[in-house]
Amino acid sequence: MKTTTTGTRERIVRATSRLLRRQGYEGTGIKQISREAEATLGSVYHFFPGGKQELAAEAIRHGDQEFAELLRQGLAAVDDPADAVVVCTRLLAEGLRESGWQDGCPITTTALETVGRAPAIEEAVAEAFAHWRAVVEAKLRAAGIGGDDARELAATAINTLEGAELAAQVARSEEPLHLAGRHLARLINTYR
Amino acid sequence: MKTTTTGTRERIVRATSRLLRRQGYEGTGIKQISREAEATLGSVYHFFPGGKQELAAEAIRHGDQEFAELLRQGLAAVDDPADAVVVCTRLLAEGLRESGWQDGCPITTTALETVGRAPAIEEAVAEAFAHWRAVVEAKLRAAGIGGDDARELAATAINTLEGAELAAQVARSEEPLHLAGRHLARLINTYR
DNA sequence: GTCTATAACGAGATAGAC
DNA sequence: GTCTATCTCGTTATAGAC
Repeated sequence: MKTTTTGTRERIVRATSRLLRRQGYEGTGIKQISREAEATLGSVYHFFPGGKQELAAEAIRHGDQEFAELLRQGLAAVDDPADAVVVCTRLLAEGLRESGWQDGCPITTTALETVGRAPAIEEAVAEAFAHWRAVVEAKLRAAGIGGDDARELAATAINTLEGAELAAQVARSEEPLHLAGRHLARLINTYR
Repeated sequence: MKTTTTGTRERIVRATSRLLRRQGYEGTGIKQISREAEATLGSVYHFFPGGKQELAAEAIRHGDQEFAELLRQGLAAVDDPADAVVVCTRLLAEGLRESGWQDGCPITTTALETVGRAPAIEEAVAEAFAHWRAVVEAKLRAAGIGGDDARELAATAINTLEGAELAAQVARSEEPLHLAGRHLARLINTYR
């Protein structure tokens, strides 16, 4: 039986993911991570000998799973794919408001900061985006949208959600996300 | 007659804007800025006694104007508003490719890093987004789209461009931007 | 307005005892 | 696996001569 005891390594990854989301890569120090994870600096380098970059890449993979799970939940809530995307925007808006507009996409800030500068992180970021697109694409295909349409709509859906979440953070308002939901639903419905 | 001589202050702002775009706020040091601007550290603090935050806010305003100018050029290229948005995505894709996928939106990285932590920067960011939305909204209204539709479409257009540019950077591909152009054009055409 | 020097602090990373 | 001490470097910001 699997226990719920949180190991040191997991505490470190979770703390890193939380801090990267709010402060980004350059704004987050390893000492702060070790403090918030209640682990010593020695433990951090024991589990992640590759240092900050290796640790950040692992945290990105953690954020990938977390965001994918939110998408899966939202998309599973209703049958109609256009309505399902709207549910996703509601979940995102809720989380954003509840965190005081702090907790946006768990990987975007780090992704932008490390473009062309940290291969291990860039790879984890690219995989996360591909993963999320695949989750949305599957929902669209299940609803009878086929060919390139499902793949392309899924890509634009993820990208628009990303842009709307950014706008919601800077405006401290849910509106950009709700708007994105309505417009994406309208766009999807032109393919049925 | 206005000369083209570049003053020290302007060199500092331009260098800051360029570095913030590529490295973000936390990743950019004032010493690096003074070096690239060919100004001394003393000059930087002479013109910007408020330090890094004041300087970054000014650089964000510079990036605001730069991006608005690109939008205006793209939107003015053709009459039809849906086609005009596609022109914008082409301009963005071009700039991105030519810079080796480095030069995305001039303010996004800094905006995300400073959410809830640097009021002067946040204000400049919010103004920039509002400015860009207004530029697109004017084009839509001129094409006969009225009421809330123009305002809402403009917001989603900007947000989708932002998300697509991010995706293009991490994928090192123009495709997300071209896709955004096609989908936005399709969405806009449902309002005519 | 420009320049140099430096204060005060925190960063990433490592060594080695336990 | 955990812990502390430390090395080296870079950071923001200030002081004060010119």
